[in-house]
Amino acid sequence: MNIGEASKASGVSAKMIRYYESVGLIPAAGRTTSGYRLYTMTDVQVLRFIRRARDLGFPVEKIEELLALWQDRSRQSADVKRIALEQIAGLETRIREMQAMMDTLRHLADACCGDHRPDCPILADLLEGPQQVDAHSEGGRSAANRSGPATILQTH
Amino acid sequence: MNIGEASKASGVSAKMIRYYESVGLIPAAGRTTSGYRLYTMTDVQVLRFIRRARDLGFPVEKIEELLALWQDRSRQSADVKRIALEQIAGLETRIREMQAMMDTLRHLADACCGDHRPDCPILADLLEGPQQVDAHSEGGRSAANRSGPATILQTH
DNA sequence: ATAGGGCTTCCCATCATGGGAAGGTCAAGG
DNA sequence: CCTTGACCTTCCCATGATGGGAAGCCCTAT
Repeated sequence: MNIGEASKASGVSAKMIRYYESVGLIPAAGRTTSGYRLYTMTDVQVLRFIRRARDLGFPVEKIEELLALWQDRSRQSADVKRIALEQIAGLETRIREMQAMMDTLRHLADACCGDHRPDCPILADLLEGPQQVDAHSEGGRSAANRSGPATILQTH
Repeated sequence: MNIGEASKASGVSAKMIRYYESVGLIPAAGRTTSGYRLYTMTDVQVLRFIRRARDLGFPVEKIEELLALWQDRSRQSADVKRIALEQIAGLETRIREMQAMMDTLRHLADACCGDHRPDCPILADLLEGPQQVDAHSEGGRSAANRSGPATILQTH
C-alpha cells in the first residue's frame, strides 16, 4: 500500500504519516526500490490508533506511551488508565480556564449596550482593569487570572 | 522608562513587548541615543490593555481591532460587543470540543478497572474504534468527532 | 577601572499541521 | 515509444505566542 492509500484508509494525512515517522512515533516504513513508502494493514491499524488518540486530544508524546503499552502484552491496565486520567485532568484545567474567560466576557458583553454610542464597559474594563462592580454575582470577576502573574494560556 | 520597568509595570514580558512592536501591535518605542527603548505611562497603559485582552483569550489580531476601536472616539460600542461575542463563540466551540473529548475519556476510564491485568477498554477503543456499546447513555460515543473527517483541534 | 546587571539583535525551539516547489516514478492511452 | 497526469520523494517555510540563550553594547555603583 502506498502512502496515499494508507492515508485514506487511516484518516491520517500523508504529510502527518511522514511526520510521525520522522519523530519516531512510528517505525520507518518499508520502501519500494524506487523509494516509495509501503504500508501494511497492520501499519494502517497503528495509524488509526494514533488518529483516534489525537481525536481525544492526546499529544504525540502521550500517544508514544500508549502505543508502547499497547504493544506490551504484560502491560497493566492501571498504566493506561493513569495516562487517560492525566489527559482528563489536563482537559479539565484548560476547560476551566476558558470557562473563566468566557464568564468574564459574557459579563462584560451583557453590560455593553452594543449600539451606536462609543461608551463601552468592555473597553473600560480592558483599560482600567477589573473593577469590583458587583459583589453578589459570583464574585463579579473570578475569571481568567485577572489579578496576579497570569499564566496566559494557549487558546488557538 | 526602560523596557524592564515597562514590563514590570504592565505585566508583559520584555520579550513580548519587543514582539508586539515587531508585529505592529504597538508603535515602535522611542529610543535613547544608545538605542534603549523608552516607554511612557501611556505606553504602559496600552500594554496593560493588551495583557488583559490576552488574559481573556483574544488573539493578537483581535487585540489590534480592539486597540483601534479604543483609540477611535467615534467608535460604536456595537463593534466592540461584536468582537467580544465572536470571542465568546470561539471559546464556546473549543470548550464543547474538549468537553466531548473529556466525556469520551471519562467513559473509557470508568470502564477500565485499572489494575495489574493487561485488558483495557481504553486501548481496545483506540484500536477498534468507537463501538456502539451502550445505546441509552447519551448516545454512548458522541465525543470528539469519533466518526467522519475529524477536525482535530489544538489542545496544547 | 571593573563588575554586574540591563539592554540590543539574532537565532532557535515549541506543537501539530498544511502549503508549495523541484524533481523522480508509475500506469494508462495515443 | 512517448506523453500525460497522478502520485511519490525531500526540503523549506508558515502558523501563534512565547521562552531560551548567545554575543555584544551600555550604564551605574563601587
